[in-house]
Amino acid sequence: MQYTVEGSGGGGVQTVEAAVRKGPWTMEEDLSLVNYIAANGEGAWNTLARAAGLNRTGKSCRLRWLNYLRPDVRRGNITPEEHTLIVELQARWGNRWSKIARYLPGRTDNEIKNFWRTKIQKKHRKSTDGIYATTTSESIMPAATVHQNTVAEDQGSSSVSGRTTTATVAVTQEYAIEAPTPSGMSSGSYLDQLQPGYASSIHGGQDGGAAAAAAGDVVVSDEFLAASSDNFWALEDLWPTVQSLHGNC
DNA sequence: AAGCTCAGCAACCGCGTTTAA
DNA sequence: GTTAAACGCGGTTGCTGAGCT
Repeated sequence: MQYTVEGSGGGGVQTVEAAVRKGPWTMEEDLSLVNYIAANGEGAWNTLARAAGLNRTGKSCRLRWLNYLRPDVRRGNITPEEHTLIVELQARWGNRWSKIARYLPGRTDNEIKNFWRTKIQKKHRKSTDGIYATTTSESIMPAATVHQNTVAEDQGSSSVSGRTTTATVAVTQEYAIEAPTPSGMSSGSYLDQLQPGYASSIHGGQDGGAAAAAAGDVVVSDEFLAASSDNFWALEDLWPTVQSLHGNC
């Protein structure tokens, strides 16, 4: 029996001997992935997927790892400080979620993107009902209100593909006014102090995690595991197993 | 209590970029 | 220099649970 599956990257279709799984991940799959990465490290996702015995695409494995399984992923509500930061960085860079995520260690681009769409953008949409009929951030505001510094900030970044939605800038500038700001600090000065890995200053001193996130390392602390207890199956269900197997972390 | 609506989020898809052969 | 594969990113979809009628 043969199935057609999506080829990664450049597209195309190939025939393989078994169907590639899609949809929600099972705990067994998670464990296999975490276990494999703990032993061999991440990267080469297609190879990894096969080697780990996962019937998933490399793409899917990478996404699962980055957005959910990585031990330094923070879960739980977005704090007011993070809210402020997201609003300001979105105003500065547009929908460059991965870039924004680098300034919020532990938060993923997907999480920030979802937060933006469900909380901030929707709020704005409500306030502009009857003015703009469209629903996407790209088309809400007239392009004439775009701030020049958005372009300037993007120069020198690795991939300015033209997808950046400059039209969203004006929306978020408006929201920056509403967003909560850490006490005793104007939003401008607050932003100016930030750099990737800064989060230890606003996340209760999880220096190790923030530094590790900035460095790309994986650190699992008891505190982190405790904070992760709101997962479908908690990460602490997975990591102790992995740690006992590999004696690391 | 049942049905409906909506919000939140995990995961998929398509496309651009990078890398290796 | 070319091409294909792999990677990374942003947009979108669809499922699930909570709240409402």
